[in-house]
Amino acid sequence: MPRATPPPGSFLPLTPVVFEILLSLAAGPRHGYSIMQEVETRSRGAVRLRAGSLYRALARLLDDAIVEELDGRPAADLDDERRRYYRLTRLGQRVAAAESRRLVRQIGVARSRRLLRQEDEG
Amino acid sequence: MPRATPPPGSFLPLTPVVFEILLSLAAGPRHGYSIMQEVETRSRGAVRLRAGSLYRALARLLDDAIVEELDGRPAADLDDERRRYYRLTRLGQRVAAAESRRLVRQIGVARSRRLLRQEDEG
DNA sequence: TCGTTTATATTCATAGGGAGTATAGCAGGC
DNA sequence: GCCTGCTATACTCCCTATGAATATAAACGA
Repeated sequence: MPRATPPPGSFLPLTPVVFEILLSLAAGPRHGYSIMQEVETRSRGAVRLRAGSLYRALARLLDDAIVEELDGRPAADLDDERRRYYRLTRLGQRVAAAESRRLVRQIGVARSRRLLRQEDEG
Repeated sequence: MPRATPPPGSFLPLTPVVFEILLSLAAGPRHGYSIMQEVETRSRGAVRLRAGSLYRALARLLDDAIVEELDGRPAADLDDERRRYYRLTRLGQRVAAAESRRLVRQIGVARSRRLLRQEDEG
C-alpha cells in the first residue's frame, strides 16, 4: 500500500534552494545541470546553486514525491544520454503553490512595514 | 578599527526563520519571547519559531550587527526585568529590504509560471 | 502555596548547504 | 587521433541552522 500523501503545507517553509529548484521545474521538465544554470541566471547570482546542494536536494525531493524522473527521452538528435530529466508531480505543484502564497503574505507584511518602496512592488 | 560593514546582498538569501524575525522587528522593537508569539500568530502556524532557533538566530544577528539590543527600558509598570529588547539596525533594515525585493522577484516568476491564481496575487 | 505562563538559554541530534573532488561523456580545434 | 574545456551527475568533508527537549527562574492567578 502506497504511503498516504502528506498535505502540501507540511513541507513548509521551503529552504531558498529548494524553492528555486521547484520554480525552475514549474516552467517544464529539466535536467539537473540546466536547473543549476537557470537558477544562477534568473536570480542574477543571488542564489548560487552548487552541484552538491542540487543533487542532494533532488534526491530528497524524489523521495518525497515532489519531483519525479521522466521515463521518456527527447528526440535522439537533442539528447545527451548522461542527462536525467525531472518534473514536478501534482504534489510538487501544490507544495510550490503553497510556498508561493506564504511568500505573497510575507511580502504584504514587508510592504506594510515600509521595507519596500513603491517601485519595488511587483 | 571597526569592521567594515558588509553589503546587504552578501547576507542573502535569508533562511525563513531569520526573515520572519526581521519582519517582526520591522514593526518596532520587541523582546525575544514576543517575537516568537508574533511570528506564530502572523504566519498562522506555517512557521513555528522554536525557542532554540530564536535565541541562537538572535545571537548571530547581533554578531552581524543586523540587530541590536536596546539600552533603555520601558516604563517600570510595563517592564519585566527578564526581557531583552531588540531592534533592527540600519544594516538590518537594508538586509530585510534586499531580501524582500528578492522575494518579490520570485513571486513574479511563480506568477508567470502559473503557480498562483489571480486571487492569491496580493 | 501551587500550577501555569512568561522569558531566556543550553544541549543533543539531525538536516541542509558550500567547497572541493571524482568520473566520464561530449564537442571543437589542431 | 589527441588535447582541452564544457557538460553532467555524484560523492565527500565540514560547517551552519533548526528542531526537540530540557534547565532555570521570575511573574501571575487561583
